[in-house]
Amino acid sequence: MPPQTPITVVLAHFDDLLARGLRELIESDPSLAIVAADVDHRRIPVVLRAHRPDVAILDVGALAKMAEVRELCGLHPATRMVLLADSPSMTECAQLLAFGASACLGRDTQSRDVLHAIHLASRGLQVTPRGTPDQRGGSIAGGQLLTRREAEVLPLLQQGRSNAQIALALQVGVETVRTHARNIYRKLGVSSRRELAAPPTLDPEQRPGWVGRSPRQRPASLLTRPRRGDGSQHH
Amino acid sequence: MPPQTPITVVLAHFDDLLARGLRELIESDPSLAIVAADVDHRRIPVVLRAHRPDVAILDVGALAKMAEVRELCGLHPATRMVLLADSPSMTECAQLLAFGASACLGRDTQSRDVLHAIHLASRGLQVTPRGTPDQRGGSIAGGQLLTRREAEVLPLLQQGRSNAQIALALQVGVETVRTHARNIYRKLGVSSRRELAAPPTLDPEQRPGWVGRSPRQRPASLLTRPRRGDGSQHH
DNA sequence: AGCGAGGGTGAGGCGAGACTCACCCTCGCG
DNA sequence: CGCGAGGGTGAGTCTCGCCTCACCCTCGCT
Repeated sequence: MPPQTPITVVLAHFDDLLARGLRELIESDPSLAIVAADVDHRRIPVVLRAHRPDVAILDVGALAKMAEVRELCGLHPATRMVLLADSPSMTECAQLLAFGASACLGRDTQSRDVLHAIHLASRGLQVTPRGTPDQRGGSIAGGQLLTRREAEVLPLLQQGRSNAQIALALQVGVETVRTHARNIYRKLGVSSRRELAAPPTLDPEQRPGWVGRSPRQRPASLLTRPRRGDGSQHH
Repeated sequence: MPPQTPITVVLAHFDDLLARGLRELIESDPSLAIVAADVDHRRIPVVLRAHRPDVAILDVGALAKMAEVRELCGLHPATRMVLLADSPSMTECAQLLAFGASACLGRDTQSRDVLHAIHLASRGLQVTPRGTPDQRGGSIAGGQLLTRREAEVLPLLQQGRSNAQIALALQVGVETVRTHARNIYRKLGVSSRRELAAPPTLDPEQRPGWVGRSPRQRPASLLTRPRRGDGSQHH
């Protein structure tokens, strides 16, 4: 038994060469212990349930829809999710973190930075890559990616703004906002602004506080609805 | 000294995680010997000249223009070039092989297949990935990629067909063919149909046969010009 | 019953890129 | 000199995606 209990890691399936590098990298750190490797994406839920690892390293490209991250994080609040994407954009990373992920790294990340990210993630900190100019919404899973306008609407939806508020802010009609919102929901695999932010956390005996109680009691920052007069100061 | 002289390999610079996997993979094969690794793309010519390796593994994404492969193959006919691309299309692979490369593999290639490809390449054989539907000409270096129509024109240019012949074959005007040809030349970094096929091979004391002799003696399949009445049967 | 959110469909404008062709030039070759 | 190849520019047409808006419906809440 090692001096300190090592950080347990589950490694999803990656391209063979990349997986080789990842495995060898993680094995080179004695404080990390791989409990499962090359896990097929469909078996991820099973493996997480069986091993309850501290950290899971997942492939964004294998996700059918982005919201899968949200489900996984909700079902396994004790496991920190480290996501590897091809060349993630800022909105993509931001959304994945909003869905509950702990880190979102590109495939071009230096290997030592990957190790650091795993350690930070295991302690609950979040890691994002250095700012990508965000050329096109996101190179995201499922082939779908957000357009420029949708990337503008997304954060406003996350903040719980009403369609009318967003329409005002962007100087377009409410119908246009509703169209953008529909497309965003479809592309990300959710069906409401609420699902854009916090994971549901179906396990009541995890995570502190408000969870599982009356839903109208949540911290205002994650809000279900602004309840009149919130961020903007229209008195 | 090993029982058989090992195959010497030069490894270009790759993303850290991928490079780790590649290096570890090649080192696991006792018949392969890495003589240089993580070589910056600009230093490739120098390193090839210094070590004259049997095989060089290069990153297609690092190429400024596709025709660089042609120059390298011409300057180093004794070194077999194995190219790693992100997800190469068929026309892309075909063109790289036409430029003199020995193998064109995707980043998702199984590691054992990479080893096999290195061995085959070292003995002069060519390797291409299994057929990709070729959705959009090529995910090629330099950001430029061929359009569907250009991908149709390219093989005809390689065969040395005249603009008029190509126009006839594609049922368009000669001016259109000339436009496509211009764009192809620009995108691939060459300036004539001749440069689309065989590398120049500036080293006269390499490669079997016709090399360095009177250029009109080459095997007709690689031809410099069709010399009237070649592939097509216009009597 | 009214209101906001969400889902489906479609229509018009607009810009980007692909495709086509045209006209201009130079160069090398027979 | 004519001819083909190559290089530059521009101009039409077409398609496609994005953006915008509109109208239809259901559902849940007050």
